[in-house]
Amino acid sequence: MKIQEFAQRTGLSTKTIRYYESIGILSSPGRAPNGYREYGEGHLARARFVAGARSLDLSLDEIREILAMQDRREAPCRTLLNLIEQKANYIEERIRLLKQMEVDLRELHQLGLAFPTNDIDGKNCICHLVSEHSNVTARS
Amino acid sequence: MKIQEFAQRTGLSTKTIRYYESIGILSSPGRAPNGYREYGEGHLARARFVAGARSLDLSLDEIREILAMQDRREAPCRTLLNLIEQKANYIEERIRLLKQMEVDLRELHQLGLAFPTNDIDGKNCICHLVSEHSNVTARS
DNA sequence: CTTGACATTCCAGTTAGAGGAAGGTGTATA
DNA sequence: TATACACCTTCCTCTAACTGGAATGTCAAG
Repeated sequence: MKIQEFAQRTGLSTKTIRYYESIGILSSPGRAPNGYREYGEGHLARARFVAGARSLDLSLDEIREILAMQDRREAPCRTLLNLIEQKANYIEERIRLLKQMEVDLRELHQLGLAFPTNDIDGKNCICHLVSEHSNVTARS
Repeated sequence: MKIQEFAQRTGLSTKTIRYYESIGILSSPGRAPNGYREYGEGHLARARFVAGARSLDLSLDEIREILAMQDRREAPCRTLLNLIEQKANYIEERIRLLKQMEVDLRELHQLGLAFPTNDIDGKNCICHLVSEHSNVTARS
């Protein structure tokens, strides 16, 4: 199959497929006489694995490492499992931070509504609150 | 004051301060005879505003726009208020997505624990589950 | 014969800085 | 005086994971 069908069947874009090939995440497929890339069914598995791992937010470096283990005929399951747990913990922390940020933003918004919106000097409006915000977060 | 004290009093790093100056977010301060940047008290407000806005995850482009309004003697409060609300909504959505991702990762991890960790072909281990994940998320 | 959809390569741009090299300045100490 | 040390300067490169676009080639249909 040509690259566009391959893209549809893996969920990657053609741009992304060529990019992954260029950095060695995907291996180079054969070429048709006209120079077009020719993919077989066998190419699907690896590309789908990469797509799945990316959708789980694993980095290309992490993915590269897993693939390298497979290529060396080592079972990467344990490594992958650990990676997934780490990533879950990392995301949990990110969520915590984002929640705090959302609270901050909503509070600031509420406060801002109570202030005039034509204060050019910013002494008595939300701009002032924003300036103070870095101190607040620096302290916490 | 020199750049390091300025950095301490604004919460920015010296690298960041020079970078902001280079892209026009902060204006160029005067120079001492030896070429060192010399900041006055007056420079603090703008830099603190930028630091606060960045800690609220506003982009430099968004900040640049707000600052430009101030420079034109327009009150940016309404714009800033809208920006803050937009950002809060955006973060809310991001949190939703990350939560889903964390759930996916934890589920996958649990499932993976039940599988052998020495399956080199990946037919019967977590690698297989990862490959399927892109389909799952593509469908939802 | 031309239109349109595909394919190719390669270059540049995105965000918000961080890291580091190479070199100048200012002060305290041995 | 020498030197150690902290600080300052500019300039260049690097990051992640692509995306957009230019210039060009290929193939089938009308």
